[in-house]
Parts: sequence; structure tokens; C-alpha cells
Amino acid sequence: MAAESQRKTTVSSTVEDYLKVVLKIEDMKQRASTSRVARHLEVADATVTDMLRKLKKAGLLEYKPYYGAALTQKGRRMALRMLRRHRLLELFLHQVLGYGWEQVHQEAERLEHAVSDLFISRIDALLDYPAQDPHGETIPDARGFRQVEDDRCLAEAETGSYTIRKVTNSDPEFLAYLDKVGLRPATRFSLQEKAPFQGPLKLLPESGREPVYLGLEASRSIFVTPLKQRPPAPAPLPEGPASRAYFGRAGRGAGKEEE
Amino acid sequence: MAAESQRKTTVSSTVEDYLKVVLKIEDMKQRASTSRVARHLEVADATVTDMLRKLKKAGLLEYKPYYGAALTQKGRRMALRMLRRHRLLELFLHQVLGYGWEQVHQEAERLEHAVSDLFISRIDALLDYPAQDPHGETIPDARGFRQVEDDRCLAEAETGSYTIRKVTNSDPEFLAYLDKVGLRPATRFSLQEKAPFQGPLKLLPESGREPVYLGLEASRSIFVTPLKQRPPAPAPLPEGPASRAYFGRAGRGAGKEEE
DNA sequence: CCTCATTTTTAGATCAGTCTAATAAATTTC
DNA sequence: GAAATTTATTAGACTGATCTAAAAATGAGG
Repeated sequence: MAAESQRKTTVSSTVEDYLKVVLKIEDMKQRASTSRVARHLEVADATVTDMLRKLKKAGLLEYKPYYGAALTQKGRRMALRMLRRHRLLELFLHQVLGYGWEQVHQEAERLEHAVSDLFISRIDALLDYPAQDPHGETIPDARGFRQVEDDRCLAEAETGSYTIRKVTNSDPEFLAYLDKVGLRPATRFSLQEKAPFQGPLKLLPESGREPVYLGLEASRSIFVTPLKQRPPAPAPLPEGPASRAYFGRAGRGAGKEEE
Repeated sequence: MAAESQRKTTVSSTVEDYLKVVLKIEDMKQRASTSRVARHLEVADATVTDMLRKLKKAGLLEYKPYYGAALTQKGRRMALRMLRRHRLLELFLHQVLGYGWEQVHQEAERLEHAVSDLFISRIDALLDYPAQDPHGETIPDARGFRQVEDDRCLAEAETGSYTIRKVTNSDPEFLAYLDKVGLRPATRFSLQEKAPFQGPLKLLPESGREPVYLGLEASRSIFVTPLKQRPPAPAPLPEGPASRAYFGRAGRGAGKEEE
């Protein structure tokens, strides 16, 4: 092994949160500027400046004053580890403890800093090595690899038939609402109309009762895959809020790997 | 509701640890002196002095300088809440995630500060409202009541037949050893000899192969109930390290309630 | 290329929890 | 009951994470 390789640095849960946020911002193809990081973490800008300098010193990210931060290999590894923990925990809470999908985020947010690697590997096995969390987000594998999917944002979709792949919004109110109107990962629906000028979208969920009207802003956090005529198989996604049973499912979809 | 009743004070996990330790010391019928608390928490005495004064100010305990601390109602309620969380978590880790009984303590120690009340009530239900943790310790109920058992310490027992009720020691090495020689809660054994002058005890576990020799010190953390001739029913205690199934068991033994 | 608004950093402070070293109270021993 | 020992408290300092207010850099528009 080379000189300065994988020493298992242990960091505070605060540092873990900073790394997670920088990863999230980079994933959105944005620059991880001081103020952006501060907004996500709800702390003062000055606090972030200090912290970024500290994280740079620790080799977890690069930092250029007045510009912003970018994760290093090491920082990225740690951030992905947290992402994996978070999502596995969310799925565990949903599947084993019957949490609603609007409840899982908050609890996972605290647990991800507290559980051991053993805990994570046990729930991973218990859940049969799942690939998605209850919001449809990809769970990075133990080495930090993630499937890269090409799903598109509902806000940019044409009218037509789709399956919901993931919902990237952790606001409990919003998620509870989607759940109520029957929109969750793996749900099929048709997008019937898009009103112009930021107008609402009209969707018809497959279990087709009432049409659902959704604001443009809301539609930005819903990602879909187009349905190519007669869908071949039900989309592979865990489901059912209070199902206590463990569920199984192996194999991954097609797609590239990242990281 | 009266004026200054149950306002839900939220405290740091450090405070939770102090309260737990004071409860533990009081349970051992000892005075919660500064140094004793410091020893349990592995911090400097001076730190404890400060903290006890702070906890007194918060109404969580009484504190007399140069004497020590005693929990108030409020402090006791919080300490029992932590005890319940800790023990439920231990059992959960053992029963659902297949942790060995020597592994559960350390993980629960971190989780008890991180999980929500919802988490606790879900695992409580999942485990079917259990009364003992994997070490045989009583789990306080949601209101903070505990069964008071009259079991005696093996160190003070006469030769004869016993059932192991609980093991009050969280040292993984020690627990792994007991497990190896087949001594766990609910195990029946006969105490065959006690060597004089702090000498070892000779026990024969019911699944009687080899006799086991145990130092006097070790025997202090093992609590037993005498076996009255032909035992009527197997002792009620969850068991088996990697049993993934949920287990059920209702009802409580005879015994007084406390707190 | 100069000015103004925005963004970022610096400076200085606070808070919780901890430490060590020095002092003081309590207890034990002779 | 005075001296010695043990136990506890005070004093002063540090660390990590945060804040506010003031100063400085960036970059956009004229």
C-alpha cells in the first residue's frame, strides 16, 4: 500500500453534513459556493467559510476563496458513504418499521451519523441489497458506486405516459400530498396537459380516478421515465407504507456506473 | 394541568449520559459522588462538578457540594426513559439484526440518543412489548415503571441449582466468554463449589459438559434465581444470537413495580 | 474603467463540554 | 484532635461549531 492512502479518518457529524451538502450541490451541477452551502445547512455564511478552510486542510475538498469548494476523492468517498447510509436507513424505516415515506428523511438524518458499519451491513442484508430508497433514489453500493439513470424531470416532459422514478424532495407535507393522490415511485400515469406560463400540469394516475393538478415548481422534483406502449414489467420499486415483511429483489437495471 | 409540570425539556446527549450514570449509581445503592460519576463517564472530576451544578439548576437532580447528587422526579423520569431506550435497542439489535449479546451495548449507547420516540414505539411493538433485554435486564415500560425482581448475586449464593436471570456487565470480552461456555440468561446450572478466600466458583451448566470455573469478581455481575426442584417452565427470556424472526411473549412475572 | 450591489471573508464573541493545576473541604489515622 | 490522605471545588484555558458586524473582493452596467 502506498504512503498516504486510506487512513480511516473519523470526522464529526457536522463535517459529514457539510460533505453531504457539497455532494448534493455538485450533483445538481452547481458550484458549491459558500452561500449555497450555507443555505442548505441553514448556517451563516461566515461559518461555512471557516469550515471549508478546515475541510480543505483535512484534504476532504478543494477550496478557492471567493469561488467555492469541490470534493476530493477522499471527501467524495465519505459523502457517498453518508448518502448510502441515509438511503439504506430510509428504506429500512419504511420497510421494517412501517414509516411513511414522508417520515423517513428526518429520522435517517439523525441515524446516519449514529449507526455503525455493522448496522448498515445488517440492514443491507435484511433488505436484500436494495438499489433504491423509498423515494426512488439510487442507493450507492458499499464501494460508493451508483447507477446513473437517465430519467427526466416532469417539468420538462411532453404529454404522454410515464412511470415515476424518483421524487427528490423531502418536505413531509409535499410527500404526504403525493401519497394521498396516489403518486409514488413506480406509479404509472399520463401527463395530459401542460398549461402555458408556469401553469399547472394535469396528470392522470394509472389507478385512474380524478386527474391531479400539479404546480410547475412541484413537478421539478418528480422524475419520470417514458412508458413505451404496453409496459413490459412493473417497475422495480419497493412499496406499501406499512408492509412489515422483508422484501426481496435482486439484479439491477441497465445503466452506467459512476464514481 | 398544574403550573410547572411536564414541559418537555430537551437535553443534550451529554446530559442524558450524566443522568443515566446517576441512576445506575443510585440503583447500586451508592451515593452519586462527583468522583464516582466521573469514573463511570471517564471524565475529570472537575468536569462533573460543573455539570452537576448545571443539572441542579435545570431541576434534574439535587446536588450538595462535597456530598453528591440525587435525581429529582424529573431527572429520574428522563434517566428511565434512556434506560428503556437503551434496553429496547439492545433487544432489537439482538433479535432483528442478529447482533451478539456482547455487541449490543456499544451500538445502543449511540443509538439511544439518536432515535425518535416513534422509532422506539415501533420496535417495542415489533418485539411484542418485551420485558427483558438480551442481558436479562428489565426494560422499563413507557411510563417509566420497572418490575423489581428479587434475584441474588451469584457471588453471594450457596451451592445449589439456579437459573441465570441477568448479567450486569457490558464488557464484550466477558460476555463473549460466558456465551462460549454456555452461560446466558435463562440457563440453568448448579453451583457446585465455592473455593474460600476469594477463590473461584465451580459451576455446571445444565447442558452439562465441562464444569466452568469463574472468578469471584466475575460472579458479582451474574444474578440468579434459585431453582426449586423440577423447574415448572423454561425461564422467559429471548435467546439465540442470529434468530431473525420476531418473537412473541406477553405477560409479566410476579413482582412489585417501582417508580 | 469606475461605481455599486452582491458575495465572501475577517474579526471578535459566545456556548457547551472538556482539561490541568492549584486550593480547599472532608475524612481517616494515629 | 491534629496531621495526613482523600475527595471535591475553583481558576483558567482549550476546542469545535456557531454567531454578528465590519471590511474586502468580485463582477455587472453604464
